[in-house]
Parts: sequence; C-alpha cells; structure tokens
Amino acid sequence: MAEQETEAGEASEDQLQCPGCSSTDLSNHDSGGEVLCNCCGLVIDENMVDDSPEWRAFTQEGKEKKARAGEPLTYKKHDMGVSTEIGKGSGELYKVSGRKRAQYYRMRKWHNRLTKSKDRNLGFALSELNRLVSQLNLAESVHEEVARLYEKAVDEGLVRGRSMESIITALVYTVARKQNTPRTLDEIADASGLEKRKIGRAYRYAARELDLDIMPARPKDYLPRFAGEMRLSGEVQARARKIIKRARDDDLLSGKGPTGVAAAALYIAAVLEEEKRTQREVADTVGVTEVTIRNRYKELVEELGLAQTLEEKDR
DNA sequence: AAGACGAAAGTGGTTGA
DNA sequence: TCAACAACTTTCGTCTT
Repeated sequence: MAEQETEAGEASEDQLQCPGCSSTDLSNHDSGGEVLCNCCGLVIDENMVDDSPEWRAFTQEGKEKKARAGEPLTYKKHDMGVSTEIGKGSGELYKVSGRKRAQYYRMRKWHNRLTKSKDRNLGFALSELNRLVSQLNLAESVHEEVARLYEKAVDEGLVRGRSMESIITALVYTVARKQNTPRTLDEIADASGLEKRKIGRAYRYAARELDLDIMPARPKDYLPRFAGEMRLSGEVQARARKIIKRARDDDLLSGKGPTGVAAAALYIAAVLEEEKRTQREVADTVGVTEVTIRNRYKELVEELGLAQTLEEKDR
C-alpha cells in the first residue's frame, strides 16, 4: 500500500509531466482528487475517483446509509458536476422515495437548463478559476463562491466587453478577502498574470455591479498565513494579534496598508517571543519593504508603549 | 559583514474640483 | 481630465552589532 504510493509518486516509467511547463514536480492532493503541478499550479488531473465513504459514520446503521452517491452539486463545474446525461428513468423510479424522486427531477431540470447556454463561457472561465484557486492555495468555499458570483455576473451581462480572466481574478480577490483569507493584490496579479491596474478596475466594477460590500482587508487576517510561511509559533501569532487589536483600539491603523501593519506586528511579536526574524525576512514574505515595516514599527512601539518591553529583551 | 535606521526622491492610486 | 495628496517604494548613506 505504502509502497505503491511512493512508487507512483516518484519513479514510474511513464512519469506524468505537466503539459504547461513540463515540470515533473507534481503533488497529489488526495482529498481533492486532484493532481497539481507544483511549478505552475496547473491542475493536471481532477475528478479522480474517490471510492471512500463520503462522510464519517458513528454507528453501524450510519455506515450502511452512506453509500457513495457522487459529488454534491457544485458551482465549480459548468455543469454543476453532473456531467452525464440524465435520462428519463426507465420506469424504475417508483422504487425510491418521493424525496429522491423529486430530487431526481430537479437535477434533470437544472442539468438541461445549464447545459443549453452559457456553457462554453463558463467552462473556460471556471478552468481559469480552478488554476487560480490552486495556485493561491485558497479554500474550497472561496472557489465555490467565486463560481457562484461569476455565474451571476454572466447572467447580468457584466462580462460582455471585459475579459473573463479579469472578472474571475477580481472576484477571487474580493471573495478571498471577504472570507477572511485575503491575498494581496501582488499575489493575485502574480498568479493570474494580469496587471494590478486591470484587476483593480475589474474589482471595483464587479464590486459595484454585484453590490458586494467591500471592506478593507484586516491586518489580522494576514497573520496566520505569513506567520506560517516564516515558521513562527502560535505564540508569536497570538502576540501579533494582540498588538494589532490594541493598535486598532487606539485608532492607529486607519488609512495604513494592512500588510504593512501585519508585517510590523509580526516583527515585533517575533522579537518579544524571542523568535526574531530580520526585517528583510519579514518584508520578503509579506511583500512590503523594510522601510514600511520600520515606519509601522516605530508608530506601534511609540503609541503602545512597547519600548520598555523591547529593551528588556535586549538583555 | 549583516542588520537596522532614516532621509530624500520617486511611484501608482485615490479623491475632489 | 487634472492636480493634490497620502501611503508606500527605491535608493543610499550612516550607525550598530
């Protein structure tokens, strides 16, 4: 079992290659049923058959009930994940419950409705979305929500005259932020290959037309990710969180770039918890300059009276 | 030699006339 | 559309360890 897995992952004869960049550095996301390219983030294989039980069962009775029934409906696929033709049911439907039958008819209705039009547009846009989500390591829920909103945007004719990529990218930016796992505009631009300017424009446009209320990203939402990237402990993270909270209470943050604040808070917290990182390191992972960290750092230390605490660490 | 600090000039985006 | 503006970056010299 274990042997097979390493075999398949490492050195089989017909080794998989990424069609995008020819890299052979692929990773197997078992839970998602996908194979990803670690180099460019392309999803090479998806919809791999997962024949394990769908949900955990706690009783014997439960175990018997949870036979595989296919994926749940999803916006992520242009056909809601129902990619086969749904037939008329050859007279066997009376065997199942009314609820099941109703569900069956509902699915067929959706299926037919969705496969008729919009199809091509959505299919293409959603594959781009797929790529973005995997490259940016975003949660399923973000994926799902963007797909939903994109479909709405298509329905309202908002995409006409604009590139699908820009709309998709803008939605990813918005939704990621809304779900408290923001990505910086830089990161998004990087992953999508679009200019920041264009994303920004599409972003404002989409936010207005779909009236998503847009709140500025909060510094603390960046903490877990950046702390993780720098291998900082939970204590540091907690400390940084406190610093940000106090700063916000004292109204020191309005108008400041959230990433800069997060960076400075992490830097200070790391020093206090004796896991010091250089300004350079923090600057690089967060994506701001040292200068910005210093500026925020200075403000925070002064206003929150941390100078003394910091000096004690010096000794 | 590496890191921290800060001054000064430059950049891109927002705002308001 | 334009200019003013704040936040942020780039660059570079100095100080500290």
